[in-house]
Amino acid sequence: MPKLGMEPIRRDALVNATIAEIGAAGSLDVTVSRIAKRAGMSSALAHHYFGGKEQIFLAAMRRILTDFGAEVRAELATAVPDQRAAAIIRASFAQSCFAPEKISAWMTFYVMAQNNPQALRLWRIYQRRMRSNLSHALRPLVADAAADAAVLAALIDGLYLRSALHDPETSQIATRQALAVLDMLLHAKARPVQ
Amino acid sequence: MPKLGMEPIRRDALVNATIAEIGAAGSLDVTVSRIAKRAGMSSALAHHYFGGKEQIFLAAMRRILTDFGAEVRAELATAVPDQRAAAIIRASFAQSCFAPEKISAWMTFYVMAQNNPQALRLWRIYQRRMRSNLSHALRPLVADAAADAAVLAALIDGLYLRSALHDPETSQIATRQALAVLDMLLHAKARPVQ
Amino acid sequence: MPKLGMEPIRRDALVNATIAEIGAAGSLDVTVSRIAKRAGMSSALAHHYFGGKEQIFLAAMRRILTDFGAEVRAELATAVPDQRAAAIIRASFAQSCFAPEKISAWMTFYVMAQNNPQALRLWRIYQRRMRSNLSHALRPLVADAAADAAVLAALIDGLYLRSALHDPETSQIATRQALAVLDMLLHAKARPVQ
Amino acid sequence: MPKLGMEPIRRDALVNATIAEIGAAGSLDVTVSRIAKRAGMSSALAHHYFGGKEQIFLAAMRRILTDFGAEVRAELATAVPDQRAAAIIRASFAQSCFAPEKISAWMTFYVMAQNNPQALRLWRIYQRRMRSNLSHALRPLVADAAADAAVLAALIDGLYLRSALHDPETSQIATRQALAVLDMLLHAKARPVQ
DNA sequence: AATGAATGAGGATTCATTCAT
DNA sequence: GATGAATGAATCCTCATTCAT
Repeated sequence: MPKLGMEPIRRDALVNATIAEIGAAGSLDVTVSRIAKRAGMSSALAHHYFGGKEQIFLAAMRRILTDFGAEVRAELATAVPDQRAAAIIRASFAQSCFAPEKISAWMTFYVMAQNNPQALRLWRIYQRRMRSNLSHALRPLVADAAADAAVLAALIDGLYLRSALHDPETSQIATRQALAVLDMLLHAKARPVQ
Repeated sequence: MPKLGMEPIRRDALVNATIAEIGAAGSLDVTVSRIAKRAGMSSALAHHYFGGKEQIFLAAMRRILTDFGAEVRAELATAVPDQRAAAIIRASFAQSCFAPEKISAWMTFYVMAQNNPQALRLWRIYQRRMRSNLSHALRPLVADAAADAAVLAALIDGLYLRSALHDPETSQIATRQALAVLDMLLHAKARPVQ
Repeated sequence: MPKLGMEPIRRDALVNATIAEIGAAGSLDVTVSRIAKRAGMSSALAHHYFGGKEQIFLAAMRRILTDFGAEVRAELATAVPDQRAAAIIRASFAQSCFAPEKISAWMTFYVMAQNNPQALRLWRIYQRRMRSNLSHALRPLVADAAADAAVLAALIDGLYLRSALHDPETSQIATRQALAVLDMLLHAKARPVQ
Repeated sequence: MPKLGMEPIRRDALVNATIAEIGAAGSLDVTVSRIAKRAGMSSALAHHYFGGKEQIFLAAMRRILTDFGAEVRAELATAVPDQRAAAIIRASFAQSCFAPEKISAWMTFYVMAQNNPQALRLWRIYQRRMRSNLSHALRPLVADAAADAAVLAALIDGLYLRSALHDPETSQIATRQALAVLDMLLHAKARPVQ
């Protein structure tokens, strides 16, 4: 039997290794060689599969985003209708999001998005999905769901940033803060948002 | 006696050049040589005055933070007491903050803070000042000024991040969104924040 | 499958080139680039195989020491028992030892041994072997072979130093001087050495 | 009063600082700036007085040699005639010779002498003086004073080298070994040296 | 006399990437 | 599919040295 279907396995190993190495290094200052070695292959093969370092990192980021999306969907699946927005917030500040490698990846991602169109596109997709999820969740409960979703999404990002730079413990505080604002939005009668 | 007092002039030129080059490159992927050349001197002199690339960037970031602090103070000076929080928000989303070089610098700064203690310290100082300013402004108006300040500060960062990655035009929207949340905080009667 | 087994070939070429370049320059003030170029490869490859300049030099010194050891063994193999010490002396002042590159390498080696633990270890190994060889050779002939070996070893180093700084011609004189002291040691009846 | 006669003072300070820095660094890898700073002046002034780094080091070496010469003369002055050679040996292994900065300076000196004519000349002067002193001391006591002086001088250098690379404690052993060889030379009846 | 200012030149090292096998 | 081999290009940093004042 020839080695069939090695490609997906290799790509997978590379993505995992990338995330792990970013975590270990605290930034994208990781050599392709290290990543490849951790993934158990030569750096040449890594290039063969991905074409270049940026593509490897992008694939890793795609995975992080996908995983996060799955977590959100899982939370959403079990949430009662009027707790759906809260569920999204909880997922956003879950421990898994504050793993050092995730934090470093996110920061790197933001920098990259300044220059790399693919990274920017990826970020926009994440944004849209986030807003869409929140919008859906808020639709039955508030007057202008889209506007409130935008605010909450931004707040989540901002709180994440802070929690990431302080110690991860503060993620619980961040959760409470975001939930409080959510609560406020839900009970505000008339708001001049946007 | 030799030529005297060049140091502050050179440091200044270097800081300016650094910010400009970061803007042009979109990241910290700028050589010390380029920065020095733009500042009209040799890279050796740049090293002489700052000791290394990171120190140069840190000095640039310090300048950005200082300038921002001055803008905030200026806005604060002319604001009527119960508009002080709004003034801070407006300063945060002023056009000057969305200059491409500022955005790139901020993103780089966040990445750097993951690993560089000096950068982290600098960021914490910025944070504290921001929160302190907001807290002062809110003290007479709300029950728990510290908590609301934390939320607003995070929201500002989050909105900035988004605006930065969308086109800067959205800064106006960001301003309105932040002001709306501020308004809400001011009129909320009882909130379970924190 | 890739080209294989280049490593030993490259390392070898690099070691040869290092010795040659040191000879040409008269000291270790040789760039890795020059060495690599002489060895027919890029400096990057040199670093790849050795890790750094010091390691390259250490490898070169190891080779010099190994070659010298081989010469000593060869002389020893053909010497009649009571001429073994003389054989070692002759090997020590052989023309091959006074090649300019060898001399420069030795001098550099001594300096390096002041600071570099690996170099110091290497030197100690050389020392021990030298003394051990002399000791063995003298054992049947003198009362305190170890002491006399130490004296002879030091004398050899000292005479080498001088010959190296005068012109290499003096190596013959050095040989005679060392043999004379050897002779004296062999005929001394009672000595208060050590 | 203008600053009169600063030159000798400055030169002196520089020479002291050079020796001290070499000791601290373990080699000649010392910047002129550091030396100058330790001597309490600018590096520009150091260049002004000496012309360049090599000259500074040469001056330092000259001082080391001069000091050593003085020590030898002092020992010689108090020694009874037939102990003069022993006195020279003792001076050569005095503690002052094994100060780390002296050792490092000597090693560096040997390397330098490979390429630098001035250094070589200086070394030759040291050699000649050493041999001359020993020769004088041995003249009344042995048949071929010049030959024995050469052997002793070489032995001293060789033993110094070893002691320097082992710990300085061994200087006492070195002294005894050299004295033993001296003793042997003094009592040997017929020797075929040279 | 003395120095801050300034630099040219260089040098070790790193790494993404390519290629022959 | 897979990799050891190989490198070009870049970058930070260092330092002896010069010069205007």
